Amino acid sequence: MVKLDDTELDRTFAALADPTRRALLARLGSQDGASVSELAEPFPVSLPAILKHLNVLSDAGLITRQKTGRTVTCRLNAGPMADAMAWLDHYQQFWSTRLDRLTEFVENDPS
Amino acid sequence: MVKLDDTELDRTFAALADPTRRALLARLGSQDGASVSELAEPFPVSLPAILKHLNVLSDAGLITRQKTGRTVTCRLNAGPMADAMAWLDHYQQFWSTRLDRLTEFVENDPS
DNA sequence: GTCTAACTTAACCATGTGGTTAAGTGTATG
DNA sequence: CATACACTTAACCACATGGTTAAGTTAGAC
Repeated sequence: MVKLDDTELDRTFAALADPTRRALLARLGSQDGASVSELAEPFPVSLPAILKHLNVLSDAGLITRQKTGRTVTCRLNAGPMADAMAWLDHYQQFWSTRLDRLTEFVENDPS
Repeated sequence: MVKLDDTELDRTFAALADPTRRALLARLGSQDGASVSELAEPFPVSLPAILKHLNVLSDAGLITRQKTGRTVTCRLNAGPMADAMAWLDHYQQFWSTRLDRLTEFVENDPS
């Protein structure tokens, strides 16, 4: 939410541009912490392929990896998404006034 | 805002992953309609390079192009951004400090 | 008709991406 | 200690991306 370095936005959007990576993030959103092999299991691709995706997500700062013993636990780090969302937010005026009440709620929230 | 076709999200996020393209969108956000050469002028790259970027933006549905005479007017079409934002919205709980009241709002929402 | 401006397409190049298989590095476990 | 497990790295491949220069359309201007 802090440094709006452009290359960071680049990496964030690029990381989100792949369905496998979005699925990985979704998994980490619904389950707090998962091992690499656990994450890879549902996908029909090799483990190294998933590793590469995880590296992209790490480089974008969207996940963190913590090694304990021989297993590595991945966790969601949604911070960069907030920056992406903030960027998109500037264009909300262009997709017609009514947005879902959820966003409205957040933005009108006085705290 | 309707069809959450994954390949569409792919293209949207991919299109947003380039600073030149985000700058083009920013320009079209502050100025309603601009010709191709007008858009290309501020950038230190060749016109065909900008053309390619505009094609990516068109393919992602983020701009429309309308030919009048020999000039082509580009206009912002923010619709796909709304989809991207909706996707990101699911993760707001992971960075929002207002997590509790937000989830509360969603869960108690009678609709 | 000719010229020129506005845009597009073509051909090429370097680099990045998403996948593979095979080999390497640690860390439990028997 | 040997072996297997969890993850990583290496080497390779096909294809996409972002850039270039050069050539091709098409529509006004002279």
